[in-house]
Amino acid sequence: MVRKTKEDAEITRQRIINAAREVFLIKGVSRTSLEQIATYAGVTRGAVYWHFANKTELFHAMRDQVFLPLIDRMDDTLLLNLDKEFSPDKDPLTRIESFLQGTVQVLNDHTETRQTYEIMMSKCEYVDEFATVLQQILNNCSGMVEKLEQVYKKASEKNLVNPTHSPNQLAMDTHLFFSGLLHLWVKDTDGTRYRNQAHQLISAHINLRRK
Amino acid sequence: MVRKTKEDAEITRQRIINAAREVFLIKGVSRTSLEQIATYAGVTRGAVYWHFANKTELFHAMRDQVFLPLIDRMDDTLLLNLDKEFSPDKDPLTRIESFLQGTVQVLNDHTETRQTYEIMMSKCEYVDEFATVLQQILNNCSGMVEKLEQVYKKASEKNLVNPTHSPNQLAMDTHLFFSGLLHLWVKDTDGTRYRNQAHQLISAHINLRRK
DNA sequence: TTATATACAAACATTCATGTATGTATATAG
DNA sequence: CTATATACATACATGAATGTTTGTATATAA
Repeated sequence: MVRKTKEDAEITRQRIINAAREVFLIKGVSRTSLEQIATYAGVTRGAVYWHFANKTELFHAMRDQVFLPLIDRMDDTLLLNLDKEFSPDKDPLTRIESFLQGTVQVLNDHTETRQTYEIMMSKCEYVDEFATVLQQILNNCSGMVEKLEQVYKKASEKNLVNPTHSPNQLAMDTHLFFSGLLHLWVKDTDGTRYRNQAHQLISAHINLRRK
Repeated sequence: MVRKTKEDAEITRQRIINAAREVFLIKGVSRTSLEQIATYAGVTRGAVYWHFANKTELFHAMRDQVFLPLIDRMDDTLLLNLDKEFSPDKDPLTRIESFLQGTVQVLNDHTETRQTYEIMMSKCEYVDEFATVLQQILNNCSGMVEKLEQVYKKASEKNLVNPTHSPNQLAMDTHLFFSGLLHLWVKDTDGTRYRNQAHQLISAHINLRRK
């Protein structure tokens, strides 16, 4: 019983990706064999090698599936209609806070995103072919800082923040804060240290810069 | 030519640890074989297995060698003589800043510490036996937050910070900021994004809470 | 001085993951 | 309706890492 229809094949492909995510999370990327992934997905290694050249490509497919939408969301939430005076947001600082809270909310609600984050932050090694992923992450960070800086600039123009701190400083500080929060959030699997109070931590961080 | 003196053996042990650090950094922990480590150290796997039960124990030995001193340093820099009115520090906020700057300075100056940090943050997978390391890290974080909180409390008593923010909030925010900074600092191997401006980032972070 | 434990090197056995090659049933194009 | 490309499963060949065992020269204790 082979040679499924094109839609069947796509389903198989997706099941392999899902299986990879689950096994990566438990065993780590390196210790996970394609055999284990295939078994978990209910197929053989033949199917895996048909859809993906190797583990690295499978890893990238899994990653892109959650990170590309996430980058889009960043643009939308942070910058969309920022310049319109009648934008629905109360103020730029609230916009930043909403973005941060929303991101954490996505991690809370969306299992696949949460698992992928966890894998990328503590269950894979950034060496050889994976080293490029690190550069992509750093690039994304730069993009985020730029966007934050724009919003903080808007907040500064509206006289909402202390003018002694430059928008770039504020953006970097928020970026580093959030980067640390996400790292610890995913590691805090029992939720007692960061996950259960992420909301307040973000609020406090934003309030710290309100005038 | 075997059966060295006890001091010779200790030298061999240390060379194996150093070799492990170097190879871990390049190949990642999982992809590093004990054969590679042995070769790099100029010995055979026999020597490695004599000094360490397996790769995990070797990893822990390497880790402890830099992290145990680091924890001591944290106690000294943050809390030592905190209560003495005639302490040499200008003020508690400066003490925190010095601690953060000093930690970055250690990473800058001390190759072994920097390499170990880099390995632990992006070249190893926290699964199975390594999962316990994650818990230790989280515990260390809790310890750091407690200490920061004590110093911020002191700063609050001295009326140096805005009283609307609790010492705990400030401590958590600083902890998350610094956690993010360290993560990105080690990943920024070319130094263009974080390493070359870590000093200013820390200053700005502290200034953000000065009254 | 001798016996023993030490500090390794060298050899062995086993497991396991990878990549590729081959087989095959069937959807689909012509 | 037939030929071919598709979507896998199965089989094979290879390499590499691990843990253990054995060998051995020598520091050291008695």
